Amino acid sequence: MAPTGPDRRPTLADVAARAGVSTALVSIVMRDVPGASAATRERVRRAAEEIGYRPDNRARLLRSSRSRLLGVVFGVQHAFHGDLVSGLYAAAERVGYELTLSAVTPERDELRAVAGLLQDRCEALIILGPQSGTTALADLAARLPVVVVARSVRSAAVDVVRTADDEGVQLAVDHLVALGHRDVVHVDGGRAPGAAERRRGYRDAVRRHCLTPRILPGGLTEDDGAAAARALLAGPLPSAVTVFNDRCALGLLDVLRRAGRTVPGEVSVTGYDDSRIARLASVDLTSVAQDVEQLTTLAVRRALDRLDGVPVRQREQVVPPRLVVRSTTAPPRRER
Amino acid sequence: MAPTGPDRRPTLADVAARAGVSTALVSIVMRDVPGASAATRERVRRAAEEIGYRPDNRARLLRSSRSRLLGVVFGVQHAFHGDLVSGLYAAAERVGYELTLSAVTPERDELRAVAGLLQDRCEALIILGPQSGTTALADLAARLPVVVVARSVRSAAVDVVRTADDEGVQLAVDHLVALGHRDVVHVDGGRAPGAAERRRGYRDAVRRHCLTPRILPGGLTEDDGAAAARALLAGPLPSAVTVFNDRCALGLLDVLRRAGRTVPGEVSVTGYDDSRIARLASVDLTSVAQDVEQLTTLAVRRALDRLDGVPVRQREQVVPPRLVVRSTTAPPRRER
DNA sequence: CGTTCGTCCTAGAACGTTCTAGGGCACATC
DNA sequence: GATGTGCCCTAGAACGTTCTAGGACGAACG
Repeated sequence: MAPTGPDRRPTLADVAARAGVSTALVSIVMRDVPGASAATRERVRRAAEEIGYRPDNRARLLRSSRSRLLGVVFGVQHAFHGDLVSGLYAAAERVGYELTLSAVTPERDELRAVAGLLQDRCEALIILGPQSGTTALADLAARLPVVVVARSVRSAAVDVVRTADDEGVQLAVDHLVALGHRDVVHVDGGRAPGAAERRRGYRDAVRRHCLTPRILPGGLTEDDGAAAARALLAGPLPSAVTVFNDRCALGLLDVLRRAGRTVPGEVSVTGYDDSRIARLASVDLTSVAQDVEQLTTLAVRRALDRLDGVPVRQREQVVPPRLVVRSTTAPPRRER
Repeated sequence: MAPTGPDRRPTLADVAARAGVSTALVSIVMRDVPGASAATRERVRRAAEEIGYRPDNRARLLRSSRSRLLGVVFGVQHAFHGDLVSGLYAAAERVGYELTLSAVTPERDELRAVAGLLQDRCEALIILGPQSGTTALADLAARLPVVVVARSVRSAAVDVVRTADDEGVQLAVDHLVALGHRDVVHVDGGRAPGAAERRRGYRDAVRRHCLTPRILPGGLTEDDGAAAARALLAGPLPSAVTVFNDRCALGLLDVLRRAGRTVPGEVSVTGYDDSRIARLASVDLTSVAQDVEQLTTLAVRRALDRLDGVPVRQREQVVPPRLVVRSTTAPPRRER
């Protein structure tokens, strides 16, 4: 048993004592910066290994003015946020940054999540599809750089990285029209992030093709989609539907099929997000893919640019979406 | 612009200077511990408020020996992990602890996730459904208390909090048999955490009812379920199927219905997890619910008990599951 | 009047790192 | 032989907290 305590975590000083050098030198070796001979480096490494030394992030961050730490706020429910978090980890690692996560849960709101991160010395915040109002985000941005992902924010203070959601739905509509559809309905996402853009994209595309827009209330869950499907079944069926997101599309598909309607036979359906569920062989939903790789890379880069004081040209970076055609869309039936 | 820098984050010293007291006193006020008069308390609070002071977690944790921090490793893809994380936040808060999250992603394995947490001075680790081997977990447990949730581990070193997965499937089988089913097939989860227990529960229950067990390979994704369904369709359909989890059940349901088989008309189906998707009106899947509240509460409590050196009676805590009957199970058709 | 005891407060030392200055020392250069 | 000039290395001061010892002051007690 060590004289200082039963299971005290080993420190730089312990390693230094064992290797017979100063703590500063150990620090140099551990950080892999120049200033130590190969022989000593080896010796220090071995000593550290032997006593199971792990650098203490807290102390490290406390000392160095830059923490190289990015705070990420994400929704624990959102499957798409999971994808984004994955991408962010990779992007952050590439530039030598770490991530601290803070989850938004049904009981833990965004404010709490952000407050947690603020105490952790993050240099910047990346917030995924925030629900907070513009003013709250702007206030936050006065403290530290804030990058919002997958939602647009009307504030000069925060940076935004998002998909061109209007284009996404336009792609879907164009695809459907090219297949021969003339009667395309949109199921809306209400006040969800991105819903307004997608709605606009739908309207523009439909008008461009000289068709009449028709928008049904929807939402972001399967239940919302199911409700929309029931509304749809009440009248004459359109030949195609663009749905706010995949989950909603899934609910809609399910109700349509249970009502005996075939997809894509009687109705073509498109989703949005290209989520794992859309890719499943059994679902195989035509969907609009967001470029996670690019969204996350841009978000991290923008945060760093702000930190480095690089002049930023455009506050909002918009990434083009991509249509992934699968088996829920086909030419309309030759009838009527 | 302040003399010390353009946007330095305010510290205890800044608050102290403004309120005309010592830093120690400010610390006392901020922590809400006795040792300051009401008047000064008020004055310090106001000063802190005015300059927008936020305590620095890093420094705070560095100084105090106990960090009151629990590390949580979770899978960013797993919907159920999301539920558990929510519960953990709540449970930790109740006992005055904070959580630091570390995600496992396709590119970031468990080892990396754990390493990140170890540097963060967590007092204990809570690992959700780990894929790591027993020895790796045991090694880890030599460093600090490790609580594994939702998977059983054959090691005396780590604590386990899990659902009685065998009982869960037994509940499902009993329910089906009570409805009149005599031909119940199980779709397996392979090597996924919990799969072995569920398989065993199925076998036991079926034998108890003097029926013949039949187990089909499955997995944890919708695609696995779809494959199992196709295998099922190749021969005479059983009257009921218990599936490893909800996602797999979903894939199975989809393929069955597309093949024109009605559920629960021709086949009854049960899932496992009672995930959000199972609860959807359009899916409405009979499923086995895990008691998230209790799982997370027990996990946090156990971590704390270990830290406090409370003698622990049973290393493994098993929480009973609950069957949620919905519309995918019904009596078998009166034919044959 | 001297002691004892609270209450409120402060000085200064931790905590485990990194960073800034600089100290030796060998080797090359004048 | 003096002077640079590298390269290794170290002492000691940060970083922003919390914690340990008290100090000052008034009130209560002998």
